[in-house]
Amino acid sequence: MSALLRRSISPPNLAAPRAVLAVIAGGRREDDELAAMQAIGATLHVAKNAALFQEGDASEHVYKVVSGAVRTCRMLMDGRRQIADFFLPGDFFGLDWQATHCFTAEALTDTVVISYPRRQLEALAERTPPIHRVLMSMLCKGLAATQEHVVMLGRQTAHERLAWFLIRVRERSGGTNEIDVPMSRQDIADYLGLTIETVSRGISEFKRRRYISAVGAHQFRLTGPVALQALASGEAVA
Amino acid sequence: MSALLRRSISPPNLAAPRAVLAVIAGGRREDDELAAMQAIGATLHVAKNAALFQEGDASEHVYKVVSGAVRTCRMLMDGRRQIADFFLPGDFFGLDWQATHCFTAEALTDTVVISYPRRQLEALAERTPPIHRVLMSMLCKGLAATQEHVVMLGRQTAHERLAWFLIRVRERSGGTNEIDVPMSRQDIADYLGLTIETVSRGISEFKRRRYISAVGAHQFRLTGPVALQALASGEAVA
DNA sequence: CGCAAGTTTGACGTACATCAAGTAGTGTGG
DNA sequence: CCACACTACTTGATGTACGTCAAACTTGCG
Repeated sequence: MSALLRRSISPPNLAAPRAVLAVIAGGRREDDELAAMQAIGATLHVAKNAALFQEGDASEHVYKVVSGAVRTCRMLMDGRRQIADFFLPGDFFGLDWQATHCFTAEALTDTVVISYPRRQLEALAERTPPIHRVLMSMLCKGLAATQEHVVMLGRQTAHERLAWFLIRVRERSGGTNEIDVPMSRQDIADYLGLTIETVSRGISEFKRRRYISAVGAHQFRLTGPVALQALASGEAVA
Repeated sequence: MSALLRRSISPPNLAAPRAVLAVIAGGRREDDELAAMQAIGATLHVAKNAALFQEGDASEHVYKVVSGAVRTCRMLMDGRRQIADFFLPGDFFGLDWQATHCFTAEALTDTVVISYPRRQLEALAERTPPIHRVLMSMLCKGLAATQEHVVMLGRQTAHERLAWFLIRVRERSGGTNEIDVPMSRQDIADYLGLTIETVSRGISEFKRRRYISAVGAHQFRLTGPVALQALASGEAVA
């Protein structure tokens, strides 16, 4: 558990090129309505393992992932770590608007995000109901996702957790069976409430059962998505 | 795992007496601003173990507990159950505004709630910014609480979970060391991701260590809140 | 008072954690 | 382009916290 994760963000790059702004607009879902947000967003480059914000920091920005990936996590004093969520390109995070952040946000890999100042975003939302509605909807989705996480952590076995994770990543990447898994085994373990060894064994087991096969360093092919889905939802499997 | 938890809500009691409405207004925190909500709230009496809504139901109301207590839970097909949260007098729930509820809400004991029609509440919020802000803030608090739940389930031991639970109930009941615990051992177990036996053993152990003592059927006195707090946050204890 | 439901306690089993090598990637400098 | 080192991952042997099964006990209610 190295403590070198100091805030080492590269310069804010306030003069973001047009090309980048185009990418921002072309996000995922109801982003059409968020076009007005472009104006107040600033591009930010974050190095691998660098923190975007730390637990306890005043929460002054909302972020959107452009490329790369981000994790939000909590560290216990004896080194135990729990990852609350991962954020992939198109995802927003940091909109849990308490006074201060209760989790740390770190980049999984070199990552580009857009940061929206909270003050300005609040003002914008106040006079643009569609934006307010979209923010509300994103909050609700976040809450729902976290509640799913709770069910998984509270009541699923190691194999079920892993299947759940893989299926979830697939959904988030558009439902293709070829999935990118930018997180390390340690990250996966800390997200699923397991150890790195258990995750590794699980993956090996899934390969043996032909549920998945490795296609690259951080890429899998789901060869038995139905079996995985069944496992993920807590059914018995033959 | 009895399946008798059919929707057996007592008649909506639309003619709520003035006295009850007074109670509604005198909730917990920023409820002063919610006075305008009184007009659209209807009182509802729910029998012990009856469901207010089921997983999959269209989400058409938001609720506020007046007396009694409510749990939201998810059932897996083999009988495993996970409780997402408990709601005590003054708490709002059901404002996770997806199209449908993804959890079932049941009364722990005979319970009285106020139900606010979602449509009307949305309209009210739209033209009353303070209400919108309060709803947003409640959502954020809910999200934060759920994230704490995730950390607990992912990384804490049985004893730590139990301590965390007791401390949390104490906070919610105003910080007194005399706490009401209206939930059964099974409820506590399903909330903490443990079994009923492990919960029972934990409580016995805490009594032996003089951290708590039973004062009534559903009441404890926290005699060692500091030790409990230390345990809850994952520290080592002598 | 007596039954049923809820809780506690005990004996035992197991899924996952821990400890400890080994192996395969990944990046760097010669 | 290859040798080296470093980190990430895998695999095996063993331990243990918690789950499971089962029986007593306690509590509340008719």
